[in-house]
Amino acid sequence: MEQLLREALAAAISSGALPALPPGIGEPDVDVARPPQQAKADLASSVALKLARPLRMAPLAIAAAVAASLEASAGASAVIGSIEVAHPGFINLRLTPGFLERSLDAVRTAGAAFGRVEVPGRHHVNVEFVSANPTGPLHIGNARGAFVGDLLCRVLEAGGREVTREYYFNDFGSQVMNLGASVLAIANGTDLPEDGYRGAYVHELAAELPDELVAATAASPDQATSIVGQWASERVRAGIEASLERLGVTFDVWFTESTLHREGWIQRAIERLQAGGHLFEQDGALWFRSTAFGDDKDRVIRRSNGAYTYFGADIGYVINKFERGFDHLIYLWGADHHGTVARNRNAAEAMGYDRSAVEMLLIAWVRFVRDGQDVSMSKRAGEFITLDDLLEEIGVDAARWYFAARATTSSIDFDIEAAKDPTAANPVHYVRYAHARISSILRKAAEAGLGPADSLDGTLAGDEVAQGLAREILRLPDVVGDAALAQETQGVTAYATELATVFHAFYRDRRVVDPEALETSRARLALVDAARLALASTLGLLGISAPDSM
RNA sequence: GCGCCCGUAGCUCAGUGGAUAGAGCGUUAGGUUGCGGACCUAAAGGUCGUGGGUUCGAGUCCCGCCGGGCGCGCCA
Repeated sequence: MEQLLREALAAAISSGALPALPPGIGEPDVDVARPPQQAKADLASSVALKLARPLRMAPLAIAAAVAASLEASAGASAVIGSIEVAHPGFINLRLTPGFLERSLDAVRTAGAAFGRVEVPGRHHVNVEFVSANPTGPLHIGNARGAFVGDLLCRVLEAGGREVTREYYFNDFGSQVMNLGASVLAIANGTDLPEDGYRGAYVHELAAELPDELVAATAASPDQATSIVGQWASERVRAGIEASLERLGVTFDVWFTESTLHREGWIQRAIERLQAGGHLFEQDGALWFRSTAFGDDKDRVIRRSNGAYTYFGADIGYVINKFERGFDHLIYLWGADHHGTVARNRNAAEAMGYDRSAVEMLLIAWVRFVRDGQDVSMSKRAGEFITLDDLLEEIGVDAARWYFAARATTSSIDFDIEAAKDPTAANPVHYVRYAHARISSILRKAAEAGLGPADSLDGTLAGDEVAQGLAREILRLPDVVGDAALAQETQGVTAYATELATVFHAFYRDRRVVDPEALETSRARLALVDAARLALASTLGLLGISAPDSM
């Protein structure tokens, strides 16, 4: 469609209806957007408004010239039904019923592939998220990052990207030692360390310590904390993986910090930075000159005691990821980590990478509330409520929807009572219900020996209601493309609600299965089947179930 | 003090510089002898925190201020 407009614009210029573009303007931004409802059009463009200044012409005159040229275009006639110029210079287009019919036939041929598109951008994407250290079960503070990360991956994949889901964790640091010491203390009945872990899961771990492990710690007492820590953290990690799977979130790679040390990635990063003259030593520590790239402070990579900082490991990880063939690194971090964004991107740039290929998305805070009261902490256990508890109460579909519908940069109140509402007053179930309703209709028709028509050819003309549903179905690829580019899913949930609404209205106004009109019934079954495909594709994009009955 | 994020309907939130700022919930008033009423229609509800600026056009971009959150380690 943009192509058609661009050609019409070029034709208008070459025919002399419009003056040539002044040099230095470059390709005009030929946008095709969705017009507001009152415009009663399928597509709208504001090219004329944007060209008003460079062409030094009234927007309405430009729009008229482009519209005339579009009207005369042979390629447009089968697609564009009517063209209208609206104040102050919009070009509104309406698609022909024939184009809608052909497009819907293509949708039904594509089946489950409908809604997958190819958007421009970096192709091999690594998305690192959750990355909570395995020292305790995931709690509701991890919920948003887990869902948003997975949603982002799904949207990128639907946009044609190849995505690797990666979980990074610390497997040998002080936190793991602390976990080992805590488990040991409970097992031995001694006092917990000062800042030891004291949740119920620590007691469970202590009770489950295998005999071989107890024997091993007895054989080498100075290694006891480490041995138990390793064992316990692996147990906890496996529990985290199981929790995530219950959310429908699976990872392709579980990456340990120790790998970065063992395989020399941090050393490699240091050499790279050293060669570029980006490092200096001071007070016995090794520093990265982050201020050279606009940071407000320089940053320590290796402490004076010889140990690498977290930042040191981070930059080794950057090299590792790029060496594995990714050309786009996305990190989902809690908003509290925003202070570390600049140094990481600076280091990536200093190592010779394009800083725009290293992207940190900050996930804003969630306040879980019930009747206006904060419920993040469990009163009973005195610790954060676990992710498992939350999911048990509200369900995966509702939780996914809740996070998908909100911008990640906005801190939100998660109303548990609203989210767990199982009725159609809850948008997620309203949409799921639409899918179930269509499935029911198709089922009923099949029982009566009635199947959808092979083609919708010639069935939409004159039926504004059916055309309205068709237009809504056909918006999906644009919605997916926008989502993939924006790396956000709010548009997808909004679309899902609108599609369901349009379908319900269609259902009210048009009887699908009518024994008195078999041909019409078959055509409507085909239309409704396309709607079902669009709903299933949309819900699948969100990781939400599309049931055949509820 | 400096930096980042946020402030939009009673509530929870959308809103790639474009047309009369939207959705869900809640409130109010209606609708069905039919394929799933878990549905549909309509109404009320807004100084887009605030004051300037840029622009043909600003909820959106820039600056100041107010309010809220988070950061500012040789911690992780």
